[in-house]
Parts: sequence; structure tokens; C-alpha cells
Amino acid sequence: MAKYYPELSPLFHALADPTRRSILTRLAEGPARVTDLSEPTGLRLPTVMRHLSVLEEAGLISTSKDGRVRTCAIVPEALEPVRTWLDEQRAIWEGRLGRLEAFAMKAMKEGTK
Amino acid sequence: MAKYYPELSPLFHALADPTRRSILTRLAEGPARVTDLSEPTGLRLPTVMRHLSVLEEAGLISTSKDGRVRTCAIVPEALEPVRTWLDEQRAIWEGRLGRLEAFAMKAMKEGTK
DNA sequence: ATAATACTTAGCCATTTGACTAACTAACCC
DNA sequence: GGGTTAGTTAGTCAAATGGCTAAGTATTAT
Repeated sequence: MAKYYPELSPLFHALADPTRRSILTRLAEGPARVTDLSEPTGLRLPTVMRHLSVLEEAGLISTSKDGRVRTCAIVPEALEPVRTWLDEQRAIWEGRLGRLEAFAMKAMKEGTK
Repeated sequence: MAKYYPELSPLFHALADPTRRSILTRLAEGPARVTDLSEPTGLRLPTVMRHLSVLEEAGLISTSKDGRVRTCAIVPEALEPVRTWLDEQRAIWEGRLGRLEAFAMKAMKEGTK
């Protein structure tokens, strides 16, 4: 029986937006200021702020303010629950597929008799 | 070599809803009718239908109608792009890739919608 | 002290989401 | 044929999403 991960919804939701994924990819190069993230996307600052807060609430990034500059950085371990869920699903899904394959294999053998 | 994944947004979006994830978990046991999926969730048929169409458009399930019964089944390989993206991100985030490779990865991800 | 920079907050707007009910169609069963 | 079953379609509704502008605050630069 699969476990229930309450934190998966905000994570998947945060990852569902291409702008947010591109922000993550940019941050993978290293920390960046809000303005640095605004320029390549062509989005206004408040819009970027919104995306950043979604990412931060999902635990995917962390931010800190020094003077008037807010610096954003990735939280590498944040993807772990997603990975765990994915591993679990694959195990179940492929297990099911395995059983179907076994059945098909048996049926084929029977048919060749 | 990494691929280009236009389908990531619908996939992540489909997975962001707990009801849809529970439907997937149920379908992992084996194919089911729409009504079978409606009962455990406590949701009405049209609501379940909506979730199913989101899952089907994301490629996570396939459905077929026989008489008046629609049967839904999982598409196990549908999670592959998610897994691949996750593997890539982990590699970058954990700093296993050089700066140049990370840059190339970012360039390829550009335009992902 | 003033101006420029870097957010931040508030609020607007169109679209999408996720739920529902009501009414409709298309099998199947007697 | 008439009733039941299984979806399906259409339409409503509140809340959330993703963009914006305009106006605020705090910090740094001249």
C-alpha cells in the first residue's frame, strides 16, 4: 500500500509551471537575486516574487535578504519526496506490469502446446 | 543525452492533485471502471471524469469503452520523463556536473512549456 | 539630502480548477 | 417496451492561478 505524502501536492504544483522550472534550472548554476531571475524570464518583479514564494513554500528554494537584496538558492534535498514517491510508484506499476507479462507469457506457452 | 520534454507541465500538473494520485494508486492494482474509481473517493461521476481526462491528457492512463463501461488503466512508462528530469536535476543540483554541462542543460531546457 | 535601486504590497483582471446538479445518451435486462 | 445502469454533456459557482500596474518601503550611492 502506498504511503500518503501530504507535501507532494505543493511540490508537484510548484514543478508544474515552466517558468518555475526555468527558475530552478537557473538557480542550479548558483544563487541569484530576484532581479537576476526577472530579466531572463521577461516577467515583472511581482510576478517573479509570486513564483519564488510558491517555490519556497514547496521547500524547493530558500531565500535570505541582505540589505535590499534578496538572494535565492536551491534546496537540493527538496526533491527527495518526489523521488521516493516515483520509486514507489514504479515498483508498484512495474510489479503489476510484471504480473501481466507473466500471465501473457504463460498464455503463450499454453497456446503453443 | 538529455531529451527535450514538452510534456512535463501536464505531467506535473496531473500529479499535483491528491485525488488524481489516489486514482493512480488504485489503478496500479489493476484496471477499473469509472464507477469503481468514483466510490472510494466519494466524488461524483462528472468530477471523476474530469480527473480522468486530466490524467489521460498527461498520458498517465489510457481508457477504452466496451458497451457502456469505460475501463481505465495505467500507462507505466508515462512517468519516465519525470524520472529523467528528476535524475538530471539531482545531478546538477548536487554539483556532479561541470559548469559547462550545467549551462548546456539549461540551454536545452529553455523553451520547455 | 536626494536620487536611484531593489524589492514589496495592494489590488485588478482573465482564465483555469475542482467541485456540484440536472438533464441527456447509450447500453443492458426483464 | 420499460426500467435500470454507466457514462456523458452542459452549465453553475467559488477559489486559485498567473499575469499586470501603481504605489509603497528600505537601502545604497552621489
